[in-house]
Amino acid sequence: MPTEKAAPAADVKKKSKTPETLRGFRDVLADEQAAWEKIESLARGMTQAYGFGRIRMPVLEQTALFERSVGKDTDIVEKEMFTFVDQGGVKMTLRPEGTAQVARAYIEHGMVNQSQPVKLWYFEPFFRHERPQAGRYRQFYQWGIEAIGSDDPVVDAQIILMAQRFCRDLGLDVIVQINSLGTPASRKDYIAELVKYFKQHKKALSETDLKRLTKNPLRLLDSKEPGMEELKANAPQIFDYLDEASKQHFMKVLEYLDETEVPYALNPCLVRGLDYYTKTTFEIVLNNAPSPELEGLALGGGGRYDGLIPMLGGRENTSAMGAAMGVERMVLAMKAANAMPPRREKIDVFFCQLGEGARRKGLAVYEKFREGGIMVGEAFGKGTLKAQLEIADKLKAPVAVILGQKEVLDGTIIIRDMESGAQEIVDVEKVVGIIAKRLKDVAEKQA
RNA sequence: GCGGUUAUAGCUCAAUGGUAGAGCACCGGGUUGUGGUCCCGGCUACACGGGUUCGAUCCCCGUUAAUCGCCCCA
Repeated sequence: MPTEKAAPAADVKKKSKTPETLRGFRDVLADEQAAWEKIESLARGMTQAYGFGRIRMPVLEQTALFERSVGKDTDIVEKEMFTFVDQGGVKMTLRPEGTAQVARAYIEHGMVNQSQPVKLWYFEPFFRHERPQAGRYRQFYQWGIEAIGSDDPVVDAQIILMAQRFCRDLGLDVIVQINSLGTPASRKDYIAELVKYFKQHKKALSETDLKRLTKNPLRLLDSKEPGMEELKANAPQIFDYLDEASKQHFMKVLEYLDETEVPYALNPCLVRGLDYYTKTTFEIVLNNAPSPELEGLALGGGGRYDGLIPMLGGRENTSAMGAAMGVERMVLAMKAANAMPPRREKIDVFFCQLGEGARRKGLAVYEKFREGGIMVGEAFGKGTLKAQLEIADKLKAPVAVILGQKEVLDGTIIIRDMESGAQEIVDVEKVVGIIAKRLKDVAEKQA
């Protein structure tokens, strides 16, 4: 390739810079793994109990899927999607959320023929090209649950209950903020009234609020601009504009939540940005946050989306309800609340070896331990006994076994109690059995 | 996309217009096969690019990134 320049000598001398993670993308390191695993296993257990089946979906979808479902005028679609055209000229998007995808899968695989509602869950990464902040990344994981094919308010309550219990079981103090958006028709009436109301007070509105007035009037209710409190308090309430069916539905949901003692707060200002939401909408919010900047942090949210399936070409009148929890945010909240599970790296035994012969034999002995179900630590890469015992100490191993040249010749191995320093020499063939028995005895004594 | 703050070792932080130190961590040693304490040694950094200057890690500008707030959202 004639265009390629040979690297100048200076560049070779200069240490080349290691490429770093992209902005908003991150590595999850060992210190967070226990929390992630706890979240994942809790998600698995809870979905299993409630009869949800797992779905794994592709990371890329046709861009149109999100334009049609999330809404062309939403921020997500307008400026936050990673969209590109591949070599074959197909316009595709890194999925910004899961509900539209699940709805697509429901239609595509004819799940309408299964018993309804079809309950699905996922635990996967999503992508939004946003400015990173605390608990906000460009790649983020969501645990999502969706129940498609039922308009019964009990489904709403169950989904909300699951989300709330999930956070509670993680050791987080949360409260459910809840509201109803009604049907598209009643919502339209309400928005018209809202716009009318705020137009009368146009002079009092800030620049961003004026923008909201034309673009997304519902968000005016969420405005944190100074002086808005009073205006908001006197604004028309969405509840007064709900149609009778939506009102009944909402009352039922609240009754079920009362019954199951799910802590909630009515929040008439709670409006969710995506186009497909109808009726029930909710957020799981941190309560009594351990640090002030986390107060009110939304760990997750969701709602009913009766319009989505038809919107994507599915059968008319297919109702659905779902929720999504932000995994990074839950980990963040767990850290702040001191609810991080302990790292479990407890080992039963630490294996030390000395000399080439012992190292060779040690590999086999080590396997015997592992096959015997005993958690063994090792540092085969270390040569000296001192270094190995140091590591054993650091790992808080209660017992070390030491295999040296002498022991290899004798067919023995040393068992060292790390606490007392007492040592005994045993037959190397029997050591696994001996240790296993001691562990069992200790476990029984504790029980 | 907009605004504020910040950028020195793996981590937490110092100092300085004349090219940098500590603590922790890591590696090695305190003779020949024994950890937790102690002692000694070693490794590793001025985000990047310009400008001012005899000289910049320090001052100025830009870029990038982190962080906080706005927007929005998980």
